[in-house]
Amino acid sequence: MTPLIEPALLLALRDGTAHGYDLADQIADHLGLKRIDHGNLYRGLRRLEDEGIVVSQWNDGEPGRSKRTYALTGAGEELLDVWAQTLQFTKERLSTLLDSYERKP
Amino acid sequence: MTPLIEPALLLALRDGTAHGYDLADQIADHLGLKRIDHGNLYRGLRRLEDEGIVVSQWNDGEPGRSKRTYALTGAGEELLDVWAQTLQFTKERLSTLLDSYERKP
DNA sequence: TTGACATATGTGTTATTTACATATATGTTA
DNA sequence: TAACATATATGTAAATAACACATATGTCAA
Repeated sequence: MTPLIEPALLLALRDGTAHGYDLADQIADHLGLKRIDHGNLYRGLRRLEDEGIVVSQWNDGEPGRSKRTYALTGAGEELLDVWAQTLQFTKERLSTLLDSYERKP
Repeated sequence: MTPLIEPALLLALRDGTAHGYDLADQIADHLGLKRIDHGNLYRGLRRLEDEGIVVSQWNDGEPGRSKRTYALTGAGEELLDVWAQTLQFTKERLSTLLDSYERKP
């Protein structure tokens, strides 16, 4: 159960650029997971780039395995705002469910 | 985004038996949705019955379209308890995300 | 200098879930 | 009688998530 990866990713990027592998760690930390699926993350990043939510740039010239550095676009920041509302609503629904659960009949 | 249907369903059944169509309304109310997909709900109920989480009984003899009345089993109540913990964890993760969102850099 | 492991980015494939459409039968009401 | 609500269900396509694998570089210890 983790459809929270997208907002966690947008949040991480709002606080600074990062590359995919970094994001995987940050997201896992933030969501309290051991690790998240790398394959799906990279595909997700490609999709977000197609949609104009993020932009990427290859770190050429630097030594080591070449990395793709991602950054949020304006549309990405707007999407994060929408996500925040969604998460807020969801949190309230969870509270309602948990309240019902607590007051047993 | 509604993987909350199962716990909402279990909660509804904890507070009394009901048939599928009823459950659809109760769950939608509880989750603040207009309506939930009936096809998937009935398939879900069948699956839960296979797993021993709920039991059903046809209301024969009574007039009108025949209904299947569902009730929670002991295993169902235990599953609800597990769900409550999961929802609590998820709520905390949402809070963490929302807190990060609020404290903008 | 080789072997193991971490970093880093990806593709392929399967399984699961969700969404949308359709079918059937009965009851109610304009 | 036509439209709409109740009630249960199947069929199928689309979207997600899970799991496995491939490739390339860097580091560090035996």
